[in-house]
Amino acid sequence: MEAVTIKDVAALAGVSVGTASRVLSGNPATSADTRERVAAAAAELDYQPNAQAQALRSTRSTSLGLLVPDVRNPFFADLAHAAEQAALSAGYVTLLGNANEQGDQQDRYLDTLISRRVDGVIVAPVGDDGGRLRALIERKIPTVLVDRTVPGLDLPSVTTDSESGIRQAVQHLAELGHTRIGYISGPQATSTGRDRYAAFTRAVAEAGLSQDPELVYFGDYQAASGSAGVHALMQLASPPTALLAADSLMAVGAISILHKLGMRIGTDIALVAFDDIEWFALLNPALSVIAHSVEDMGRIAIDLLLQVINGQTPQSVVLPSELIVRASSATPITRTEPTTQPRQRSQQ
Amino acid sequence: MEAVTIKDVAALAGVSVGTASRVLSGNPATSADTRERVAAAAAELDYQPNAQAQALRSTRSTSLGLLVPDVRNPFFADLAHAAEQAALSAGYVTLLGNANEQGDQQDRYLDTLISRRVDGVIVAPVGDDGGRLRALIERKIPTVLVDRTVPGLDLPSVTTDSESGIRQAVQHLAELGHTRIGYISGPQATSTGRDRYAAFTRAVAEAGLSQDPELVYFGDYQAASGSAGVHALMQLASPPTALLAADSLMAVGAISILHKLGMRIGTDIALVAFDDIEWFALLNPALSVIAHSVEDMGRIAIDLLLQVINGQTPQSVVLPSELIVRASSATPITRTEPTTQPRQRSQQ
DNA sequence: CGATTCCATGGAAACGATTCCACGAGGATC
DNA sequence: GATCCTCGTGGAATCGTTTCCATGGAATCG
Repeated sequence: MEAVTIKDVAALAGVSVGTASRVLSGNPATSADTRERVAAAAAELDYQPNAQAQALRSTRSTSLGLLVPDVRNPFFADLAHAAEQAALSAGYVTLLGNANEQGDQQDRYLDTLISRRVDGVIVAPVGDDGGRLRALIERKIPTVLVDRTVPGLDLPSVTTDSESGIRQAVQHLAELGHTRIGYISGPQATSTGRDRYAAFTRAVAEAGLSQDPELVYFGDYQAASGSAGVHALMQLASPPTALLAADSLMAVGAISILHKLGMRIGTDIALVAFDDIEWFALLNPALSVIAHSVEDMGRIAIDLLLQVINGQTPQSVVLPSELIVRASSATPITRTEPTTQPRQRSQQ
Repeated sequence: MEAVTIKDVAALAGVSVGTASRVLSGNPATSADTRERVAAAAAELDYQPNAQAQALRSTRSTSLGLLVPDVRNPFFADLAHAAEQAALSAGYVTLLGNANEQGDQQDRYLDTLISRRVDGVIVAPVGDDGGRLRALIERKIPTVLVDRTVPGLDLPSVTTDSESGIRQAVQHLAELGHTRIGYISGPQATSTGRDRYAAFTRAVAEAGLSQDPELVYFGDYQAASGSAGVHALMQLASPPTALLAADSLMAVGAISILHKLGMRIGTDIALVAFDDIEWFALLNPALSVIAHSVEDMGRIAIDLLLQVINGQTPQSVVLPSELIVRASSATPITRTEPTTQPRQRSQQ
């Protein structure tokens, strides 16, 4: 509306707009006297530069895009928080977009980010085909993938090495006496879904446990599929005695239905979840998790992105994962009282 | 970089930039023939308009700012999601900012939003003094408050009527036989903190329960203060038999320390939390909550904001709250075995 | 058939900042 | 004391779009 522009500041300070601009952008070619007058005028008028005009002229918007599959997923909420804070301290604002686990919504946001000429983009990609991500690459817009990768797209990324954590979890369960571990997998259309599934099958083979394919349920990283997975696995002729869920939301779904089934987590069945969500430690029993630092992931993603923006070509980073044992998988298996199960089940 | 501009589109279509602009912005004063040629050229070049230039010229940025105290708080994550989706379907992108519960960080973001010339702002304010919110008002930038209000700022808002839910909760607990209800309050520097505290004291008085001021602990809406509150309340000579936490994070803190103290929620002590977080239903025992629709809150906030943008002056909206009873407060009080408490406590 | 209206179009100004170029004054150098 | 630099400054071009104004051809009317 009646916004105050640099012209007003210049007029009040009695200098030209060029000079005012120089002072305000810290250009040293200014005298102490004018510097002071311009600064005073800007403060007096509560001048806020028009970021759009700046961006248009200087082709730098000092803003980044961050696209996540779902903010309501605590893992991505934490990631968004971490990335946003890191970006802020580097002088960038973050435009947060929500793909809602839908490829077309992700594409729509990517186009918006292109239009807004963000200086760089961090994406936890939803689909497996790249979609409009290719438009970013064509335009040479600095882009970093986070958490997930996309086959065929050569972009720097920050991901987690699922292998180590999953191997630890399987070994841990094996040591407790479990031989049939149910695996609630992520979708095979995501890199993390594939990686973790592969890691699980390898770990199970190495530990000499049952490789029965029926013990694997393929979910979609949403809570409902965690419930469905438990439901399916528990109806097997020989159901698993331990469960491993490939992400936090599916673990939530699993917990929910286990309660309904009247199965006590930690005693009737062991449960381990991928993703270390703060809340998991508060459950009763506390949940064993495969932890990876989402804090680091966000920070490093921003770091890589800033490198790309500066014209460098950084190496991708793979973060470690590690098992944290809590009560949900602490009890050695006891085959003494399978009688409780039918009773409890009837509660449902 | 080598971005394609409307000039390129116009050249390829063999028209002037003015005409190209008219076609692309849906101006009817164009012939079917040129419309087609320009559209084809734009598609051919994968043209994405420069949003900054558009905003600069048209003084509309089709973007909104959303400022929340903390994205990691599931309540605000849900709010952000709801608002973002509603904004998106109205054709606006949302710039999400995180105040981190700090007034200065909120102010910094507000200045950024002013600079970026967003068309409107939705704020869940952090402090009690308004801070740079006043700058928004001076500039007549459409602004809507959500969840919390600020005394002395006359802005449309969407808030929750805490009164009804809290009254229901207190009556419910009274009916179970509780006479001493501990209240873990929000900070009195927030409107919700004050409102809920006032509602609690009124409800307790009406129900004829103990109004012992020692039963109220003033927290800060963070998990740690929930723990501290429980700790303090349980050390009273005559500790409460039921607890009411004024938000979800403090409830989380309370649950955490109750576990550590070896107190069984729902039997040793009743617990009710404000905010209906999905996860609370999954806890064991499931948590009784005072629910209010964060979905509606986000949607309505956008709705009000769009009205303000269109020059109207909408009425503030107050949403209802309502008690949902679950296992954490389902058991009538039993004064039979206070002996378990010392035993359990020594576990700590 | 000439005058008026209409409509699609081209050209140019404008949005608010940055940045390049030129200029003039003052100081340093010979 | 004349020349050359240096340095601070003003003016103008520029970024990519929208929008206003003028123009010219077609269509309509009397």
